[in-house]
Amino acid sequence: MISSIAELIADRVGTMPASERRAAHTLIASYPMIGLKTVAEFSAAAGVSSPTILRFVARLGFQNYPEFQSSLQDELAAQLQSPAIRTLNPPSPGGGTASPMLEATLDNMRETFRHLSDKQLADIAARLADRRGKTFLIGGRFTDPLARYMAAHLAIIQPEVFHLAGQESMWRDRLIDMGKRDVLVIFDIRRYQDSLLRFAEKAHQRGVQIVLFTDQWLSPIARFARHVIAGRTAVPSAWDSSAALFVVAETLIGAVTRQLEAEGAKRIREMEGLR
Amino acid sequence: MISSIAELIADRVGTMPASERRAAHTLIASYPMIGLKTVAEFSAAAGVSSPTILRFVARLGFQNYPEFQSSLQDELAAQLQSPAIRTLNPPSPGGGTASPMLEATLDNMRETFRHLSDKQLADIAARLADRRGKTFLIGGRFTDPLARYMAAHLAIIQPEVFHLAGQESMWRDRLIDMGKRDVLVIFDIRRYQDSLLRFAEKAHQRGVQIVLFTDQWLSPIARFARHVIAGRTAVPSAWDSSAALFVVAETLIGAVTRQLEAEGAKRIREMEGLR
DNA sequence: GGAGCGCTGTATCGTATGTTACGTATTTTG
DNA sequence: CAAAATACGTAACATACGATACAGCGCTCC
Repeated sequence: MISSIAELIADRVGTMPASERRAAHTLIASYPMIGLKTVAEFSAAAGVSSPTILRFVARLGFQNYPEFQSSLQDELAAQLQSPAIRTLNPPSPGGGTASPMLEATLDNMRETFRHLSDKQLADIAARLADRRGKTFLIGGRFTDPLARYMAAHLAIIQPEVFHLAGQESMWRDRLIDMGKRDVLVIFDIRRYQDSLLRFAEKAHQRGVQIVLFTDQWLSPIARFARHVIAGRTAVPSAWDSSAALFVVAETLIGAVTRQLEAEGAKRIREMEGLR
Repeated sequence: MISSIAELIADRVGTMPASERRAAHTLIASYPMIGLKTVAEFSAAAGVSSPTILRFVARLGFQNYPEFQSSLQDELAAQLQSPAIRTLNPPSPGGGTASPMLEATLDNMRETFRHLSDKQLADIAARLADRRGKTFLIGGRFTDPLARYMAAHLAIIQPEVFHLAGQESMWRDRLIDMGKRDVLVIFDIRRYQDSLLRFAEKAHQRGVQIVLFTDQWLSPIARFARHVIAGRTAVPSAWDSSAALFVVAETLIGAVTRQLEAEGAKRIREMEGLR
């Protein structure tokens, strides 16, 4: 079974004429980067002419050069999706329960944070900590608990934090209270919910700043969002995993708390007193 | 110090107009693959026009699109060369907000699962999948969202799943419906809530099987529980982290789903039909 | 409420890129 | 050793791609 272009080449390099073999070796040597560049660069690197490169990819079974490049890209993408963390983190030599589910979840988190800069998190935290506006949170069918979780914490360290619950008509009416100083945190992963999209659009029209937690395929709400957090959700299960988004949420909660240290601590003490 | 294009984007995304920000988000979401494709494909994926993409890369400081692509390729190449240096997000020497938090969370998960045997998980999953009894879920102040999350999933693959919400008196009255065939899933971490303890005790007296999600110091409910899942919760933050428990919950959801495969799938199909 | 500015998409343009035709060189085979 | 077939590069070609000019629109700021 041949699954990668590299294998394909190894399989057929024997039947190739000299120049094409040079092309093959050049490609393998810095696989697959050279293949992503132009025919001219590829040919120069291999020390052959451009037509030779084209004949080379034709022999591999591709109709044209762009098709060949697309294949390489797809391969790369697949490789990047499921990072070779397993090779890095050996499968816990010891008692390694290492359920595939856990491994996938840990990978998802690493991947999610890899695409997430400190700067971005800091920006969002600053926005959430901004006391001039209100904060609203809402989520979809499975993600609403995440919104609740975040709301439960934020509401303690600052006033004017509202989780939008209940029927659609309920929170739709809350739009009236939202303005451009306010922030709306939305959780929306596949299958994206129309009701949330409609709500986001209306909020966006009112100038509300939207912070979107979504999956790597991006909810359509992304187009209205000021900040987008794309978490990895794929796990070996019938369901998608929201764990990565959960951790991002916790991270943000922590960051906001730190920013509001002074006021927040005072608030918390007051609250304790009220018990 | 900015060393990757992803960071560069994160740094400047705040100063970008809406459409360019969409481009940025689209690129980050499937970083960096889209950037290696043509301007037309990129623009289509982002839902903006080609000039916007070009303005976007120009704003990042590139003279033209090919130069931008070359940079992405170089980055990719470096990354592929030494997979160990996959730390695209350097440990942010200064105000490292994300990393310590993430590291601690990942550690927590590993530790949590290390103390959790497959057998134990399987037992709990079997109990939850047992169709002869009802399933009730409840949580504390911060953990109730976890109960909701779990309930949202379980309720889809089997009937008789109830999340206990609202005021204490509300769910206390539900005790009347609970018997020895039923399961009560409780989430309770520090600071443990008296109301939950009282509720757990009464349920226990009625012969209800209790599955407890708690922290490593064990909620007092543990003495009434049939199964105890002790998750690590410590993170460098003002709050405890429920992420490890969340992942255990997801794992259990997956396990139960697998056990109910046949019936569950049928139920899900029926539900889809009802939409 | 009006003027100005900035953002965004449409349409057009020039060119770099992949492609092909053809002639020369090299190898293979009878 | 001759003749044919294959391999390879040069050069011309067409197209798809990135780049640019411009106009419409919405927004902000007087």
